[in-house]
Amino acid sequence: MALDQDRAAGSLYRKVAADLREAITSGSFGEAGRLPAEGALAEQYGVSRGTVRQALALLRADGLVTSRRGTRRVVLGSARVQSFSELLSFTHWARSMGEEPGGRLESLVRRPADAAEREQLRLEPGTEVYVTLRLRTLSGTPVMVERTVYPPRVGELVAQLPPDVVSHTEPLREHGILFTDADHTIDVVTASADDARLLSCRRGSPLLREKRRTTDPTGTPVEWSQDRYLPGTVAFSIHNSLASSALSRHARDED
Amino acid sequence: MALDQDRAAGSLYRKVAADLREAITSGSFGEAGRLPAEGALAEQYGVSRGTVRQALALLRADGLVTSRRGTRRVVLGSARVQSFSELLSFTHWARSMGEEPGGRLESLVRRPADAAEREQLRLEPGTEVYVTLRLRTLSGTPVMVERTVYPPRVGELVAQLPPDVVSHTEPLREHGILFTDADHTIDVVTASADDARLLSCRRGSPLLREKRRTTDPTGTPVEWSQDRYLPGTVAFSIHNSLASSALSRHARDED
DNA sequence: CGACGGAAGTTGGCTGGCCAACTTGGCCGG
DNA sequence: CCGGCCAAGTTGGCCAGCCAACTTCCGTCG
Repeated sequence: MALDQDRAAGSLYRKVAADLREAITSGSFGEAGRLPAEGALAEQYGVSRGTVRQALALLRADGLVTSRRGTRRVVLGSARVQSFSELLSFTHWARSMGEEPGGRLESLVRRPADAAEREQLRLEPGTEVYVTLRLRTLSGTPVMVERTVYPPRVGELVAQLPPDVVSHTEPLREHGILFTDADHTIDVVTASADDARLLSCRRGSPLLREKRRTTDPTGTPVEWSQDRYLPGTVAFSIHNSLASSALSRHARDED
Repeated sequence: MALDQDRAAGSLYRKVAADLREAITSGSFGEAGRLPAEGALAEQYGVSRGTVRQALALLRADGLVTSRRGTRRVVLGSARVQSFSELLSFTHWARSMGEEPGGRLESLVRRPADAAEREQLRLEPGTEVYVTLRLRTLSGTPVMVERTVYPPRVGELVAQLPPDVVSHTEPLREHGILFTDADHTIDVVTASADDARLLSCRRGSPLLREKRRTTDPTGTPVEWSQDRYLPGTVAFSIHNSLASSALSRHARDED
């Protein structure tokens, strides 16, 4: 079996991984079945065993397969959204669920960074930051309030975007601002007066909060954000194993 | 520089990773400094470049360093708890924070699995499961209610444990029950009457919920659990990058 | 019939080497 | 003085091979 066209960008092992991912998801190896041996896959794809192992490491990190020395790999689950871009971008996430994302800029101010902001964005004292407050909607209904602090270099670009632009990350990428690494913290807070007004809930009612600090490949912080979701609209899901872990966000439907 | 003693179990690349992790955390390369080249590290540790790359992949997944083709790696953050075991075991997590974990078994019943439980634990209709309800404490104060469903093979062992045993996962491991992969879902729920009584909060007050399904290396589910935390006691933190992601749990202190 | 032992199969780990893609910084020319 | 080009340095990716550790299964022996 050959690797057709360009099922995944660039590297060979990504193509192999994509192909295997699809095979697993479509049930080619059975529900809890076993994968072919690494050597067999290597021959099948016409690549070295090392390349196959790189591909399998990706699937392992996504929780699709287990692996244990001595036995063939076992299919664990199937079909997981690609985690990173979906977690980072509200817009991307919403679209992948078939919902129509919306956003309304409530305020955008420019002011000196306070101590906490300087710490998070690694800025010199006196540096000015851009602070946005946005209400995010899913097919018209408000679900989230987003407070984001940008360093000057990024904020200047954000300030020039039209106020009704849906996605922020996409236009930023075109200006050379790359989002590659993020730290997230998830907890519960109570709604402030502003939150309550925007989300149409009672003041003090619980909200699911995600704090996020994003950096580019050089380690420079590009964003510090605090998102507050109405309960029942989202849940965060993570797979982890002794080897690695992967995160995604999804809508709440089941219980 | 040689790799002293047994800083990490088994494999060479883990030892190198552990050593580098410590060096980064102790600030040997500066706050946002750059790491030595892979080749230099390989020579330093007396291993091949491939092994160094395996080690660096671990640090990358933990969000300690970035990497980009063409330039040296950059130190991103520092000091992250080892995610998997800490997320899985309340006991392990509590101890790593210097708190004294406690637990009290409220109830343990054996009954036929319902449809949802059969689905999660992949059981045949009519199979019996063991269901536990435990109150978890941190240095004496209640923080979490844990409802766990075990398949028969595991439940039989759990039922034989003394009711005041602190850790469940440790004795299970000694009986050959291995926890290697887990899927987590995090959201917000309101406290039931039971929750409220055990956690000394009002009924209907918000709780941070973590649902968890754990499997062993063969893909067999060994546990399905639902933990409900009092707000302000924990937060979940995740690092993710274009390459991979890592998860941990930590106490809430800052804001 | 059951327990034990060994062989075959499989993954984990490590080496050494090679080339491509990319970044950075310095040199040189306009 | 600025801009572009070029070379060195660095990471990404791939290959071929080797051995160790572990699991599974089958055949043999008691």
